[in-house]
Amino acid sequence: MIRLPYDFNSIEEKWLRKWAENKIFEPKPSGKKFLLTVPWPYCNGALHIGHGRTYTIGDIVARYKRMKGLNVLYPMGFHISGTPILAFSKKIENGDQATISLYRSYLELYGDDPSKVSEFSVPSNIAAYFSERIINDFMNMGFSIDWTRKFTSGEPIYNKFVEWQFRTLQKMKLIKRGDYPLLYSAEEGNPVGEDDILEGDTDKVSIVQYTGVFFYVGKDILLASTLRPETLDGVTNIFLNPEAHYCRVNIKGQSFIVSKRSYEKLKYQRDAEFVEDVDVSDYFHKKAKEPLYSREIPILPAKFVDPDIGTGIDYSVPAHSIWDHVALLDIGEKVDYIRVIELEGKGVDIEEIRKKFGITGLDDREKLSEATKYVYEQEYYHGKIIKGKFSGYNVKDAKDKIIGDMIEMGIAFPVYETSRKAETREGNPVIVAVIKNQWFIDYSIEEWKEKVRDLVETMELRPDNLKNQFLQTVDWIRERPCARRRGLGTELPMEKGWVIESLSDSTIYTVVYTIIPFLRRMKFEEIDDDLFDYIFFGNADLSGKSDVTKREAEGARREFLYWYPVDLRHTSYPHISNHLTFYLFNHVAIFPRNEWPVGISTGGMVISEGQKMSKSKGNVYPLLTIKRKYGADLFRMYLASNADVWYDVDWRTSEVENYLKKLERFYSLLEEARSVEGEPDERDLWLVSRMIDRILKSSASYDAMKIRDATIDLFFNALNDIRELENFAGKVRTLRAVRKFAKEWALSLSPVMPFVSEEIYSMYGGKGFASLQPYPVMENPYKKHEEEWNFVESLVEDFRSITKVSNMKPRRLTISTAEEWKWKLLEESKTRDIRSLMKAADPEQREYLAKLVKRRDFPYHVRDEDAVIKKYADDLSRYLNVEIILSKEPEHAKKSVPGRPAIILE
RNA sequence: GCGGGGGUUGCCGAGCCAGGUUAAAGGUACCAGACUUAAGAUCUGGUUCCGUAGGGAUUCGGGGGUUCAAAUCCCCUCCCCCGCACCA
Repeated sequence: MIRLPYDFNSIEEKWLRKWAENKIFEPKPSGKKFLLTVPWPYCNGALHIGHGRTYTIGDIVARYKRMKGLNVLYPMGFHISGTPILAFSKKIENGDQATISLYRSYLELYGDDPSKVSEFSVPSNIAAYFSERIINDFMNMGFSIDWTRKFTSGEPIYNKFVEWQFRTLQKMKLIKRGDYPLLYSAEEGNPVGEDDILEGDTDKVSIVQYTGVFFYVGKDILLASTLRPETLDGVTNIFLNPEAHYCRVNIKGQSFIVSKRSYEKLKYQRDAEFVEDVDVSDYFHKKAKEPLYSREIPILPAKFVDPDIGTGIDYSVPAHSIWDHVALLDIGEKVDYIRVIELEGKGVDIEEIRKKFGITGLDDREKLSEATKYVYEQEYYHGKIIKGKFSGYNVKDAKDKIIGDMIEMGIAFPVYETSRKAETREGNPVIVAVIKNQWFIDYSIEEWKEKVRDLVETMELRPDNLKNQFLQTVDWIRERPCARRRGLGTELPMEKGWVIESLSDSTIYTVVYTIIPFLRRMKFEEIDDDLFDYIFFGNADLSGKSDVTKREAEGARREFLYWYPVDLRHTSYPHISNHLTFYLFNHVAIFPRNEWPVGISTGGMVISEGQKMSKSKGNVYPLLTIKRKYGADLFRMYLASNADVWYDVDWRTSEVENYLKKLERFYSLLEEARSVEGEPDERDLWLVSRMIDRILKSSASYDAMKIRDATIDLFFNALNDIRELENFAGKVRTLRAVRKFAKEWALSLSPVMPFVSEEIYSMYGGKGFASLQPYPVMENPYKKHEEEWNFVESLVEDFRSITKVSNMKPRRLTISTAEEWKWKLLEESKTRDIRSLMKAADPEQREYLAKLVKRRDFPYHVRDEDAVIKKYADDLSRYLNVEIILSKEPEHAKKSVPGRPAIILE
């Protein structure tokens, strides 16, 4: 009869049912609490193994803390704010085949009718469908989540909460408005994010600020754009592209000349009014006045000037720009080079650079770019200005001042450009637009930052370097736009037509977990700012509200005070510089000090088959499939043991398969051990000793979130020890020893593998749920046996290494332990000066003493080695397949030392 | 560039903070053997080099230093990954 030893499917189903029936993960407020949160999932698709990691780590911690006697709340909600869901539903509505087939595959995965995909043209249906599936996925993974507290970022109660939050921030003057440059699509009429840009995730697009400098030609201003305004003193001429189209535009009453393409973009940055096209050739015989000293400089043609970058007009500084230099050579024009920047007393010789990079003409675009970068880096980081108002400054320090100065003088304004040419996924160009009256949360306020720094200093952060990363982020964080024109979420309470941006609406939402059941029982229309003020600050008057609302408000306040603050927030490291930092800022601003976050930990990502997950590589595995194929315990165990929490995990199917075998062995071993008769042999108690130590040690590992260490030791190393005993002492003796710690062993692994642990725990007659048992603590009365075994083990190792080199199959093993005088000298060497011992010693003793000096910490724990050898003689004899002889012959003992008897093979 | 993290024995990956017990955990792969009709699974031994006695030599990106002793501490250098925002 073939019996499946380990049917994880039925085991998991059984315990899922029992946990749910007994509602064991729905804590009531009593005792010492532990609130653990992990960011809510964004529900626009099926979860894959990458998503599973953070929640798994969170759950392992939750389960461990629970076993340590804390009242653990591990809640979860769903994030639906922002644009992706909206974008997907729109694509489905528009019949986009790729999206439709993707969503059909999701439906199929979950066993639903793929033709239902058309329902996803309504965004809320996507959110509703996937949030339901995710609950199911999470339950299947064994996450000990309290689902009674779930909510979404799109539901009306939550909207009220976020409105309250924003009005509170506004009262504190932390919200302001201003103009702000954003990546934008003119054709689509929207700002665009990374996901909207073609290859935006792999080749990032950022906003670059050029300086548009005014050069006067009669009444017109040639608007030349530059990344190096510090070189303006060295301008020798203007370059226009003779083949490009230029036009005259009116900006605030001034007449500017820019390229036609530049105008198309510029009008999204400032009020620019098209006047007329101009003929570029009209300018080549004219002179322009540069704005600093009104020097007259020539306007020259150059084809390298790209009308689609900046303003399409370049002011030429040939002493510092390789492009300008080569362009002048190209058209054979001679001008007097003016050096503005020096490097350690001398300048960069631009002609030398040209030769060094082997540039022959304007067609060597790659070399030109390379040389430009080289010159720029040299001059920016090491250069000193030697001309003009800022003479004497380092370029690095002066650059921003120079820009500010020019803008103040009215001879320049910023012109924004994308860092590379980019288009949206729909094929439209990406430009930079200045959005007027954008709403911001002003994270730049210094007093606010200071409070956050103070908090960071006192928090429990893992890994340790998180502290530096946060402090760094706090330093550079500035105003953050907090509202967009489109997307799902909460409407900005201050102004219609804006939706609160999806990271800004999720900064203090963790507090809602503590009160949501109460909010749901209130009269919805009575939920207002006063109510939240009452719950969180206890300082609002609720006398006008109904009894039910008042009563629930009291309950909400009680639970808020009980559960908050969040003891640990765990998420992946990409959140450090955004979400987690906002999380800290907003808590600090809104809540009193004792409700501020206590701890944060960050974890790594998941890569798959050695590579980043991507659909094209075919290495994206849905969580559900993994669960069906391998079971949740295996998934969790793999994630826990493959990498430390803060490093990336590599999911490799071939390894996963091997882990499954190990898990099966673990299970069948414990199952067999249950029914074996008899007490453990005294000789085998070392295994019990090691196991007890492992379990004790694992507690410290879990505490430090060294989950991997705990798992490897408790699982792999333990299994290896058991196998060793099995080889040495046979199956029955091994099972007897295993039975001694089976229940505790299962419990110690319960945070990582909760299902199989429950099963084993109950199999061994455990009462209640393994998930709710205290983490095992055991006395170790068997330390002596372990030390004896270590001695035997090293004996076996020596035997092996000798048989290996000597290449023989010995029939007899003669063992001779160290002579008494060696032990005595060893003892004496601990208290007496080695030198005096040496003097008194004979040659043989000297030799031995020299060895002692070399190895100060002689590893011996067993004093009566003969007795131990006698005790294990039968085992050894069988195991090594030799006759064991314990010798007292002085000849044999020669090589022996305490802890390491001499052995002779024959 | 700034900030963070890395480069370890075939591969993945511990160790490094608290230097010696480390040829260096664990996993995986590979080789040989046991079992088996066979394969798989399982188990045993091995996988830097030398060695017919438990030993020795060389090794932890590269170079230098501190020390009786360095993968571990210090300095220099090369290379890789991540974040630098409006994106969830």
